[in-house]
Amino acid sequence: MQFSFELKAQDGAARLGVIQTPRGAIHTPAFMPVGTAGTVKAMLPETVRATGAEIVLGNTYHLMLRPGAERVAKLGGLHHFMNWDRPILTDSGGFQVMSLAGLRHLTEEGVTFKSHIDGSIHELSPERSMEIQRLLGSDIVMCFDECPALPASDKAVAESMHLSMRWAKRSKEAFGDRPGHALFGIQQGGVTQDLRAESAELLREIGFDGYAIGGLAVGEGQEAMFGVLDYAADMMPVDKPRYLMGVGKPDDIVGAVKRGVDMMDCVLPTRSGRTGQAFTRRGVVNIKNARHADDPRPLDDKSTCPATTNYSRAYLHHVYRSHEMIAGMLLSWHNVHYFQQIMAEMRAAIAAGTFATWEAEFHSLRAQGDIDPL
RNA sequence: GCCGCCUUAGCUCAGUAGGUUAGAGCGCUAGAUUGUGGAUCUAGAGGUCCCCCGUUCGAGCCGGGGAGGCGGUA
Repeated sequence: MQFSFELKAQDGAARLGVIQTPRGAIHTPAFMPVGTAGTVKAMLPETVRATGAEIVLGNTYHLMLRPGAERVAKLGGLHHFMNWDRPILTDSGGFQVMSLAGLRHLTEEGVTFKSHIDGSIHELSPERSMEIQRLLGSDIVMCFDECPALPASDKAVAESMHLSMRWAKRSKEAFGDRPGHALFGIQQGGVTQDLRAESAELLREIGFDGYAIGGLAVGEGQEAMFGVLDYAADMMPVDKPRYLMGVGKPDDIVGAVKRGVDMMDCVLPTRSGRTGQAFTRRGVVNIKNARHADDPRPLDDKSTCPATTNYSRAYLHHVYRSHEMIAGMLLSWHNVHYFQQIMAEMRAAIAAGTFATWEAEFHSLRAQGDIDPL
């Protein structure tokens, strides 16, 4: 089976679609839990699946350092290794060029990293990134790009974008022809419309199976990000999936879908879960707060997630404060479930042509805030 | 009974030569977290320096007395 994308319906700019891969379908708009190091942290693969997730992320940078791409390949590939037989999208390592700045040496050829684990020197280039993602067995491969930290000067953003576009071309050549596997290009250009347009045009010339919007949610703020999405999504081919990388909070996700984004990923549901923050339809709940200590109510009485319905706020508060591992497990589960629930609701709303109504209710519920303390 | 050591934030403890508003770690109260370092960062609250008397311009610190704790001993 080939990789394909079919647009099923549209409501305003919001799109309903389905991606077909040999490892299963991905219904869009889709939220992809992040499993950087071969695990969606603190969650079992079957639990991730049960929340409704159809695809997870892996990370080139982290897996190349430990346990090593060649080792994963020898052990049967990432799907088998981590017991997730559905699609996997792997990030190229490009983001770590930014997020681990200080550990890098950047040239036209690629990036030299110093491992944060043991200080050993590693090199990443478009060619090596493609090789690693092939060794991992990734279904959706991301181009090796550079993601500049914002704010940055127009000149710096432009130079970085042009480097990423040259790397995109090399990524495409190195990726080759791999039936059933997809390669996504990554648009850069910061918050500058002309640069975004130029980047999109260069990517279209190369030709990809999907188009990502990179370099957002890196400190520019939601207003600026939505401002970019207002034009950036339309710069991409209509008949290919659009992937907004690294986003976001629930309201970021809803705003992105509204503007025509098909796929997103974010560490927030799991990271926040591990650090005591729960996302609910009435906003954020910080389970660390003392007010939950005697509260026998669930995080959200409308949820169908076992992690939410079977445990009280008081229990979650207790296990978090006691540093018990189950705290991160339950809160991550709750959060991933909530994110997937939003996605399912949005897909249904787009299909029904009621996205605007759904969105109004989404914001209205959040505006109420969390339930009052007992 | 006698001898020694100890008593400073909720806990464990620093506190230099007697000198401005007595500090740290943890804990506590909150906040941040967006292509994940199970990471990290930020802010805040919290004090009868065991008590009393004295010396001194000035005492957590020096002197005397007392209380409490720990250990040793008859």
